Amino acid sequence: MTASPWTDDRIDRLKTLWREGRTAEAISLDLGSGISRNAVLGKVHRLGLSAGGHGATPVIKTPVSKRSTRSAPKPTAEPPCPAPVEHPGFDVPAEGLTTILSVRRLECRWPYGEPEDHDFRLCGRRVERGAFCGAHAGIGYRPPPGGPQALMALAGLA
DNA sequence: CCCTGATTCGC
DNA sequence: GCGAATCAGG
Repeated sequence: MTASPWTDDRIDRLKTLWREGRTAEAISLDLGSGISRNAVLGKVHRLGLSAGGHGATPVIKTPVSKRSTRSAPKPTAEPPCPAPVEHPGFDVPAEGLTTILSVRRLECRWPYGEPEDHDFRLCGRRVERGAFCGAHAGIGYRPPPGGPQALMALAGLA
């Protein structure tokens, strides 16, 4: 008997689903036979799928480079969020994005490019607030100038 | 506090 | 090699 639940079929399924961007829990539920979320994660890491490919949570370790004692980083520090448009081929990751049709729950719907464009993609990162990831929610849910009263006026509740 | 993946630890 | 526990990030 194969003491190891990871048969070739399971591993193949694991690779496919993980590559598809499914969460570890989703994969564990899909396999469903004594395979828990941690088991999936452990196997994934052992296979080396988590490294080299894409990850929902890319743990980028900052090598804590020691800057000079005197340094003025950036007074006008823009948020590390890619602009929705205006920068073609600059900050738009060619991979890792999802489409309007393949976007699933908990995936950021921040638009890249124009909706009418065939190259239209969505952020695809795990949503943090509402329909966007934490970074994009900060932009998308920014209250317009004028305060809540302006919104009420727009809603016809004024 | 919830979720996620990544890593560590014991078997 | 296996999974649970634990860690860390968002």
